Amino acid sequence: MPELPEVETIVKRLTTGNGAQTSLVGLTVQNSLVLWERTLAEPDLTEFHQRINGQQVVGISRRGKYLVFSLSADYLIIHLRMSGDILIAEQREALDTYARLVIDFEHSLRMTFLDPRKFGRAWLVAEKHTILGALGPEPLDEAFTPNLFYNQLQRYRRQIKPLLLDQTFLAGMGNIYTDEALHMAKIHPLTRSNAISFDLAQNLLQCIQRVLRQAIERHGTSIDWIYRGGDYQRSLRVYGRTGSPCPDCATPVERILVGQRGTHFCPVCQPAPA
DNA sequence: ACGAGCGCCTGTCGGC
DNA sequence: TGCCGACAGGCGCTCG
Repeated sequence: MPELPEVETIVKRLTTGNGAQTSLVGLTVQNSLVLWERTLAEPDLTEFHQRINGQQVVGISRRGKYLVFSLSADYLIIHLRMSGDILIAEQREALDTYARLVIDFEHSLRMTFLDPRKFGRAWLVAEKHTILGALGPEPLDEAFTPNLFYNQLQRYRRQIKPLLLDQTFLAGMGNIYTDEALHMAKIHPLTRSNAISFDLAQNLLQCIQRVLRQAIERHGTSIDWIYRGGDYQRSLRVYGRTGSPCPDCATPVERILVGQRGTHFCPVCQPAPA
């Protein structure tokens, strides 16, 4: 799915309006359409249509991998999961094959939540805390210091990769950027979190932030058949590069399964824990 | 506490 | 060509 940089890219596109596209901020919802019922997690269909119609978009933001639309009275929260994307188009255009949720605004604008795999979810809630409350800190938040990170790592005896993917531990990391950050920090994905020294933790946090910032600058990563316009895929060090030379030492990149997720690393730069 | 396994879905790709 | 398994940017659940 879109990870933090991809969601951040989408938020910027929806907020500032890119090129010919208009910003959604300030627009009022005129109509809504749910094409795949399970996409709407809350509330039920009838209440959703009644409540969202007539509400104005006050702001659009991101928390972890969640898209957060602040409306006049509620929050529309969308999680894109594996294959979701947001499309802005004119209402006169044909609906996309993978349209799951459609919101029509004034000026004939239409926002479509596309999601081939149907894993994505949308919520319309009065309190965003009910959906976002359990999320861990934002990795790019200045208040998230090396000290805090180190102390949190020490609290668990977990493999570092699944821990970084745990959204209640840290919000926004996904499979791509976790592999990239661990390679940059020269840490093996199976390293126990409490075995990481303060210096290593500080460096890992810097690597996480560097990878995320660079990916945001490149507008995210475009892989598979879903093209989002980003080109960070050209900068990937290990993700999806099984058998290709490590950019630092030329050893072939290896792939293992960690927590059911494909995991890419350099066996030389990231030596296995004792 | 921690991790494995599975379900949710559709699409792509490589091997035979 | 057709079929079949593996795999895919995520996460919630159950079970040891």
